[in-house]
Amino acid sequence: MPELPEVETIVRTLRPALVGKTILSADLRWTRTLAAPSPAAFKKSVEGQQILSVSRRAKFFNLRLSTFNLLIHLRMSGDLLVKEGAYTPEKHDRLVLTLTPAPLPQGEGSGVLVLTLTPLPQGEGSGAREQSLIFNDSRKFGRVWLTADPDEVLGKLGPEPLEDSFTPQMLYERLHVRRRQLKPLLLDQSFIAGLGNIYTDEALHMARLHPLAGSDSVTAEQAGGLWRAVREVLEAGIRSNGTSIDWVYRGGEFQNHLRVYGRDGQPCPVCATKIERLMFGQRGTHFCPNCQTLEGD
DNA sequence: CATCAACCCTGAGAGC
DNA sequence: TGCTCTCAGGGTTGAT
Repeated sequence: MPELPEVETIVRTLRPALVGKTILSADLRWTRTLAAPSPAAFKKSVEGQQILSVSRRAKFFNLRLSTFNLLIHLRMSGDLLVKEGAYTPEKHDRLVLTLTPAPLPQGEGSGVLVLTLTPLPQGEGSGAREQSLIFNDSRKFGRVWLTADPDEVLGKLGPEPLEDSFTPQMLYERLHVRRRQLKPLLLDQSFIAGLGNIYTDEALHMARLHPLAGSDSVTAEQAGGLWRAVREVLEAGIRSNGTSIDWVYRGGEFQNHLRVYGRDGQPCPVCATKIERLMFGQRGTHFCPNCQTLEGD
């Protein structure tokens, strides 16, 4: 499911449920889900950590903890969800973090004494309601990192396209530093961070640029159009809570606004020419052969 | 550098 | 119903 708008949607949904909670225990149900550190070190380090903030960098979740950062990438089929009550295993659950509603009393190891004056929320029975943060991932491509230095994982990412620091001039210059085809270049997370197959095809159509055009052939004016298209497509995707195309991700509705992705054989919304689809690099690419020409108009 | 194939995995849908 | 084949919102690695 994961492109920038889908990850952003999940971050906004989970943030209020997670911030302030403390991780009581970790259940790693598929070892290779954990990229680093070792399972034993992970369990030891993550237990007792409080979740201070929940944010996004490109397609990564970043949970800032008391002394570590928990980074999560959903890759192709991952999902993150919070469930109330006692955990019951579901198919494809790979990592389960049990959460407490408040910091653990007497922080062991940290030497921090926590005094809780507010009573715990009323739950069923004696204690507060238990919660679990669940990473579910059928294809097992998703990865989790626990690190003191998030730059070890995020350091090579390119600019964040929705931030003010990402400008048309920056895009133009970066396009001309390298000589590559536009489609694979936009998918390269060290060039721009957050675009995936859907939003790249949509942005190129909006900017009227051919997916195979050389990056160094793009004029300053075209780069400005691409800059605008990237931001418009990502912002529209976020407003729609992402794109729901198959069983992997549900809840978004941007699939109803797609111009080219998955629409091969159907008319281009601009000129009614049939949308074409071609494969390269194992990725389907959708474009309008009339609107998006290689030589410019 | 740029390009490409192989690989990591499971499941859905099409065609037979 | 069941088999085979292709494809999937991603990214890394190693060869050329």
